[in-house]
Amino acid sequence: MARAADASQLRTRPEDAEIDLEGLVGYNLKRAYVVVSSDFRRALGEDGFAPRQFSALSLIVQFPEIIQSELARKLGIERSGLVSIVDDLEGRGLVSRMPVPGDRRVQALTPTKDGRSAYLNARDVVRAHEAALLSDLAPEEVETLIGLLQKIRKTEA
Amino acid sequence: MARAADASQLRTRPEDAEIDLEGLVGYNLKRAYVVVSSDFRRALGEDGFAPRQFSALSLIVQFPEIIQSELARKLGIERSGLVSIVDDLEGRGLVSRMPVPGDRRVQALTPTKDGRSAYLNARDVVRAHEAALLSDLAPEEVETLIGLLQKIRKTEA
DNA sequence: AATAATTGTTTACTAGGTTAACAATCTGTC
DNA sequence: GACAGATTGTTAACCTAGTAAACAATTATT
Repeated sequence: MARAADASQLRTRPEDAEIDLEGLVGYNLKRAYVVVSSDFRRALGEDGFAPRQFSALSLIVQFPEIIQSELARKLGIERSGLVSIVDDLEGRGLVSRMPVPGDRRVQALTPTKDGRSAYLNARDVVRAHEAALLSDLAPEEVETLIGLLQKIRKTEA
Repeated sequence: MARAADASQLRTRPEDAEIDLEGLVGYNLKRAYVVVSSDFRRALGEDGFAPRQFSALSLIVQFPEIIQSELARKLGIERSGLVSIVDDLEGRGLVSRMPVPGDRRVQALTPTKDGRSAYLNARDVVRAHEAALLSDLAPEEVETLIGLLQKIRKTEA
């Protein structure tokens, strides 16, 4: 009966430990995202865009007149969660909610002139932040990383 | 004076758009983490471990008698944030806070017998969840991914 | 015309943290 | 040994980024 206890001891010996947390993709993803998003906020400054406002604005610039539910779908969040993001962007005068002729339920989102230029500016800052933060990685490593992350994203329901 | 406007138009034409969000490491990290952590929770069930309880328990099993501030440091969170995690694990009878002779400020964290076996069990479930979720990636791709993520983590302050 | 679905929104809630303050305790210096 | 300063675990208040459920307005389906 000491045998079972011994087996349990063996499985927790130091040599096994190293393959635990550090070998998990999820743990490394989380920790790496904390590093990147902290640096993102630092780079964009006190009253700059948070990651989610930046992502939303980027898609609104890319797909002008996108409706809110479609934008939420693209971002992978609920419609209700998008409301405060759009409220914020609209409050800063960067985005307009516009009625769509033919369907009075929906709101089309369009960047204002300010919104477009604020986005282009922020985009450059974000690119610089990533270039600096990832300067230890070769360009092809960054490509590989993005490719692998997109492969994981595609496994989504 | 139409020239500046034209330049701005050019920068937002569709051909440029594709390289925006999808080309950013931060955006892809976040989206990939959402996929992995959702599946983690699904795999561990309703009253199973959340990612952070699992990580904490893993380190407590790996480093028995670790003190709370050292564990917080390893997890990359504040001491105050660790309290509720340890409260939860202690409440489930998986971890004990033990006094340390020689320093009455600190609490050493040790897994109980139940804690050790709950961890080993959860670890197997987590490994199975990752193996299934990442079945589109070759083993060496997973290795590469983890290596790149750790490279990013090391750039932390 | 009636029923069902969709859209944007609000409200209440949750997870997973942070910051600041605190008492208890320990460390270093005089 | 006394005393200033640092460290530990903890609480309290707060914040970010969401989700889930309900709702009125509107549109689509039968």
